[in-house]
Amino acid sequence: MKKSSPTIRDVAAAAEVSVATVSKYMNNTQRFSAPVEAKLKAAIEQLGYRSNPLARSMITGKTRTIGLAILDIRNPHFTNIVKGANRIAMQNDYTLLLVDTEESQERERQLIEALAQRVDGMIVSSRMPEEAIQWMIDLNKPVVLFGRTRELPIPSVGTDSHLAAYMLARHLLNEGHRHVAYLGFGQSRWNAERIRGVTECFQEAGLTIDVHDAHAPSAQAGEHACSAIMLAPKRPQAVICYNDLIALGFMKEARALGFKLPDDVSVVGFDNVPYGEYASPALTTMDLQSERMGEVAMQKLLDVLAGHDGNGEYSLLEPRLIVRESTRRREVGAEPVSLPTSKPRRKA
Amino acid sequence: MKKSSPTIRDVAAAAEVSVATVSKYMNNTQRFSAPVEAKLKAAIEQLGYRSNPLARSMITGKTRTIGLAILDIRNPHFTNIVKGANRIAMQNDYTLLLVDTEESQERERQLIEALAQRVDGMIVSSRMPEEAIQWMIDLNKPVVLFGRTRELPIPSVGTDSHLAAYMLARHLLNEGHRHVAYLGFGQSRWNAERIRGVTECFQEAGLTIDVHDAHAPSAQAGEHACSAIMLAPKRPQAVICYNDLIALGFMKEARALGFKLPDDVSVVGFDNVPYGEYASPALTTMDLQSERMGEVAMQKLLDVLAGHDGNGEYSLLEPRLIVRESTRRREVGAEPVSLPTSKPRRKA
DNA sequence: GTGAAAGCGCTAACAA
DNA sequence: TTGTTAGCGCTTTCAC
Repeated sequence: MKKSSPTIRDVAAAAEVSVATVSKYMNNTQRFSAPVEAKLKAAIEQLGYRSNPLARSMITGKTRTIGLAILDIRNPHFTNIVKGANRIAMQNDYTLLLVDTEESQERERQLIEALAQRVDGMIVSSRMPEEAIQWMIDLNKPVVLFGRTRELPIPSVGTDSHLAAYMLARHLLNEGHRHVAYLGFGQSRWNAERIRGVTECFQEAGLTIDVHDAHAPSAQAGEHACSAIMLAPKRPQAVICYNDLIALGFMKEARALGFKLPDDVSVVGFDNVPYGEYASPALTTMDLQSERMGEVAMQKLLDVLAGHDGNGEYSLLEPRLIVRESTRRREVGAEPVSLPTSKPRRKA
Repeated sequence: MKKSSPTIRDVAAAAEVSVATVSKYMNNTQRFSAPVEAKLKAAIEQLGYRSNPLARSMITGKTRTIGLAILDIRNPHFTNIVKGANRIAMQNDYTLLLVDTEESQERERQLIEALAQRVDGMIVSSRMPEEAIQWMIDLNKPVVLFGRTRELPIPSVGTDSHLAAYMLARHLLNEGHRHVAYLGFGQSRWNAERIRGVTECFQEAGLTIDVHDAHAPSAQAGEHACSAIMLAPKRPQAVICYNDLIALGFMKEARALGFKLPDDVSVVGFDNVPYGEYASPALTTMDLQSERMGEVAMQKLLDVLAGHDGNGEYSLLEPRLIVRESTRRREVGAEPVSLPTSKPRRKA
């Protein structure tokens, strides 16, 4: 029942040794004579002493803490990253501190700058364009980024978005889809690559795709964008969404508009978030290895911190197609794409 | 291009003033003469000085940081709490630090103890029984808990689980369900109240319920538990799940077993997680105001920190029923509950 | 194996 | 308005 926590001096007094001795004992940096060790142990136990990490950090300059900045804690893609990063951090006796920048660029910089002062290194997921990111280097803290940088020498990790998009497009092509739309999210650093992957694949087949943009990487935005795509004169046979959240929202609204999924329209996404599996129809998606991304980023950062440099600048993970039920094989060229296969009706 | 960050002394030297002056300038605790202010501003700008929050905290004893411990960052219920807590924290110029205890009680205590030393106060979501929670008080930091404590004087917030369960049961009753199962999660501090709420409501109608237990509060666990309930001799007309995640998993597996939802079985959950809305059929659920819980908890903690005591010990939020499509009205007593209404068939 | 002393970067009286 | 001084709780030489 103490008012405030005991300090190292209280322990030293109680154990009748010097503070230096206590410090060494706490840090296991030396061996002790039996009597001293016994007294130390007793005093610490009895006082309930726990050393103050702030004071410790002031001297050592290390906090054994890593900062992770993500764009939206509600997006399962990011929580998977957190899980992965956290696992590696714990294994190495580091604590992970999280901030949610809430897709806001002003907040982003401010929060990251504040966090950077309390940690040994940072992992950040950002929407800022590369040109606007120099300040991160000036933070004087090791940083690992999600998404490759071209100019700036910042280590980073990501999953091959171009390849992922190409694979997904190929799958749709194989299933017989010819008229495909891409519903992207322009502010993402991955969006351009995904468009490129899809476009290339379709170009090889002599086809083009329609590109649309959602106003956010969220289910709501997917709902919002749906009608303009599905009710347009040339309705697509399949739509590739920037991520699973958008896809989920899109599917919900498409159903509300009276379309049958996947018969009337196939929908796919990226990320392989857990809830895609529980939707109906279960969502076909590209697994981008979110959790592994977190692991790799953390390991990279820890390596830098330990001085083991030379572990490359950019780590690229391999995507994997997860086929579920949200796409349907089509007879090539069999139907006029502008007519629904079943009569849409508005829901109550 | 400095090796290590400039200190307050560097600024003092550059601006030709004392460190105390710099400190006061940084903290806006005083007015300055124009020339001094100008020199200060210039020096700080030129050196890129940012004060070290660790050193500051050592003296003030405050970190302007709040720790939040949650059980699983993958559960949208908790991410909603985080969102709410974060909003209030930011409004009050506090930083929120998050740890994910991953549903592990050993980790829980260890992580929370570590975090407690770096923050001004803690908000914690725990599976520990009340008896095992005394140590949190000994942390010497203000704590707010989710879930009421009976003995310990710890401020807490929660949503009325008993009422929520009662309401949900009443709704099912009104729809004509007579044979209902509850699929709970025994380790949760809310579980007992939910059982009580459901049981009471059905007792009033002269009915009883079957109680089952999932091994985790996750979709996987819901899938896992499904067959034992749905393939038993007395199949329920409706099942109330401990949370939406379990409900989502249950629905997926039920469908895989060949049941039609909600015709063959109605399913409901608690929490109102975002993905319930995007499932099909969309999940009927009790909104427990997760986000508001986070807000209230943070506000409570901030109040304690500010010395505004007396804001009650336990804040109870009101639940709200969200009716969607996962339940179906039944003809009372019309059908023998032991036979499926449509013939189950195994899916490929 | 143990202790004395010098700070880490900063704030908070108190003087000037 | 500005400066001096004494630490916050701890680690780290460097003597003993």
